[in-house]
Amino acid sequence: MAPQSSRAGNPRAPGVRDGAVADDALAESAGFADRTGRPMARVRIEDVAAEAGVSMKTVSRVLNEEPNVSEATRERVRAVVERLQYRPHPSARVLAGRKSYLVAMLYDNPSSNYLMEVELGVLDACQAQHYNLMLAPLVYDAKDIVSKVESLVLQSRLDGVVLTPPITDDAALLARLDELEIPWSSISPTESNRRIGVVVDERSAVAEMIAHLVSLGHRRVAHIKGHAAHGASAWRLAGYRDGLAQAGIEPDEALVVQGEFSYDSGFAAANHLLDLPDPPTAIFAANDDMAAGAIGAICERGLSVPRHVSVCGFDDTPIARHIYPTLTTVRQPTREMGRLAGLELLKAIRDRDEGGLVTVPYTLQLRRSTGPRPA
Amino acid sequence: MAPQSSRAGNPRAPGVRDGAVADDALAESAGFADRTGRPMARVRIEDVAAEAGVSMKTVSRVLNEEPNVSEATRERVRAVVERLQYRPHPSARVLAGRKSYLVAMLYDNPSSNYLMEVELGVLDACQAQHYNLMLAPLVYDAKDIVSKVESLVLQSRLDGVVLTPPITDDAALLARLDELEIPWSSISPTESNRRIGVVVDERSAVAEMIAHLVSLGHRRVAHIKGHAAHGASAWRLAGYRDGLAQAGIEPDEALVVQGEFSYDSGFAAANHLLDLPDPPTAIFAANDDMAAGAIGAICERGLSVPRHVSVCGFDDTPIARHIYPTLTTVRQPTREMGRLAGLELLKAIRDRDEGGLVTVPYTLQLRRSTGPRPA
DNA sequence: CTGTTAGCGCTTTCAC
DNA sequence: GTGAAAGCGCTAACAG
Repeated sequence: MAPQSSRAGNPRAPGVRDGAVADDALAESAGFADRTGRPMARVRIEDVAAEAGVSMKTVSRVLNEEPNVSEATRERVRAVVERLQYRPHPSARVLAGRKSYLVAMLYDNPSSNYLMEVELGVLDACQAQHYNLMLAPLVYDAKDIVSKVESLVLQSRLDGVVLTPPITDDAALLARLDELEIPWSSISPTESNRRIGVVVDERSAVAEMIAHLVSLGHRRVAHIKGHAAHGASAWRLAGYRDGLAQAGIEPDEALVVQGEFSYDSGFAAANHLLDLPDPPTAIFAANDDMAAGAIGAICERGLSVPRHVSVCGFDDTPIARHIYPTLTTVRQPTREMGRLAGLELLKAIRDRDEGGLVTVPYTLQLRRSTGPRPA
Repeated sequence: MAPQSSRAGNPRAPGVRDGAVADDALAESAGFADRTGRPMARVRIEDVAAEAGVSMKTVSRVLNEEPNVSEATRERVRAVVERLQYRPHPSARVLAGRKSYLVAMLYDNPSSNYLMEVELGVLDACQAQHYNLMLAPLVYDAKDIVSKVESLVLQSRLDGVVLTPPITDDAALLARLDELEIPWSSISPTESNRRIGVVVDERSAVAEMIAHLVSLGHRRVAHIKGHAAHGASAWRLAGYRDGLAQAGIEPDEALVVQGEFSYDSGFAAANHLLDLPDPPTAIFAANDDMAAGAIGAICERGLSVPRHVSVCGFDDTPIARHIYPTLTTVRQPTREMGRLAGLELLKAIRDRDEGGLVTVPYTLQLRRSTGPRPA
């Protein structure tokens, strides 16, 4: 998961059946208008067929990479398509075919930077294959999410869906999607819900981060956990424990406090930690927003980061570079993750036996918020 | 777009004809599947016509709010539509009609929180009227923006476009859109490019902000300007001057430095200001990111905000609440602005004589980054 | 005020 | 390997 950020304010949450679509056309200069500025008639499949001396159906076959076309014809058709700058009319395709060429990305916190990035990645994948992406922001509520998604899927004739945390782990929803035979691809699902999608080894990433803290001399390292409903919270907590164990540090449960991925929860959790009789010298927050909150709480007490307390987060959202001090955090290739999730989904849509789970690498971003343990 | 996915690029940025689409369907519980989970056949306009005892065309008229239908028939058809939970097939509409039910939002910085919010608002408007939104991230480059947009518009048969700064002020583009008879709606355009869209009185907002600073005792108030290509930079600068004038403070050009809306530029600008022989006691940055950068620079020198220097920004992006100290800034109702821009555009699409410029109110968000002038 | 007839541009049969 | 015909679901055009 991703930690959603709860920045209110931000970003995007889209709506229904609207989506945002971008067209490759942008990258090209299709010749759709002459100098007079009057649009020229659109090139149709019929024109391509005539020009190539084949039937419409053959052109269609080439376009959709279907079999039963000789390599020679295929090449000839491709050349004409290219020359005429032909682009199939999406609506006609949808109407005539049985596919909708539409996939949706389901998410519940439209304003997180994390999701925006992911969305861009999914969009990359979709546009590359001429699929459309529908944004489906949901107010996550286990009670009716199944029926909501069901009507969305059926109404919009979705060809597949990309799931983001914590929706990735709603067993009832996953089961229903399977019944409806709608392929789904997950981003950072928990172990038990993996099938098609993308994951990063968050656990190892966190363990590495803890090792970094330990190398700076810290022994009392606290952890602010993420929202309980998110699988990521569990992974990150496990990584924290691994890191401590690897360093031979006795875990102290008093140093593990609950947060919920929001700035405010990080702020409150840090205050709690600092009030402890034997406070930590370093804090690992399960995401950047909470880390920012922790830094706020520390500063508010007149203490300094990292001189008095080191703080680190997870996600490397933009805020990590925009707060003072800049935040040490774990970077996941968010956009790439979205792209890969989209790619795997499209594979599965084409062939139910395709599509798999891909693992992407993380990177530790060491910045100014972590430093040597105070003397 | 439509149905396609829309965001081009970006995260949506995708590409082509893909977009993010969200469907109202989400909000409903269309009865598209029986208990067995098997989807039922989709209700078509023909079914509605038969059920209501009228022709398809009449149903179509009711659906599109066209004239020439008696109120009685209208009501009867509406009832059947409701009972059958009929929803027109978007692709069929597009294919048959001459409208694409697709508008695009043109922007150039896909990752800003500001744009994400705006996008959500535009999406709100689109989905409410069953329009699709295509996201069209552009790498803004005056040289070829006209042809890029032109091919996008023609290729995707856009019904209209929403422009965001600084694209709002590209005269050549606006002229071309007019030639192509594509309605356009702008968000925060400069005075000379206003016609349909949304604006806030940024100038007064800034003047008020300066008055706030003055009321705290500040006399040496600096300004970090925004990117020169953005109309907003000029407004905010004008507001700064107004504020100073109203307070009877002699402007000092040394206190006005160029920024470019980025964190780094704010950081650099603040450093420059602090190095001045007679440095300012307060800094008004033209946006929040630069204000954050200024705070970073100030902290780096071991100074404290607002004890040594007060800082304020503009936009009230999420970062304003997530940095320490929290940032005093001007809040614009970004999402609402997107919604209104979309609404006015749709009006103009329906009737070329409709749609206008609406002004929305701003609010000063007084937080912790501004305080009394140091003794 | 209302209905009938053609397609929109593409993909599906199903034939060759 | 390839093509001809028949729609997908809706709206435009032209009747009444």
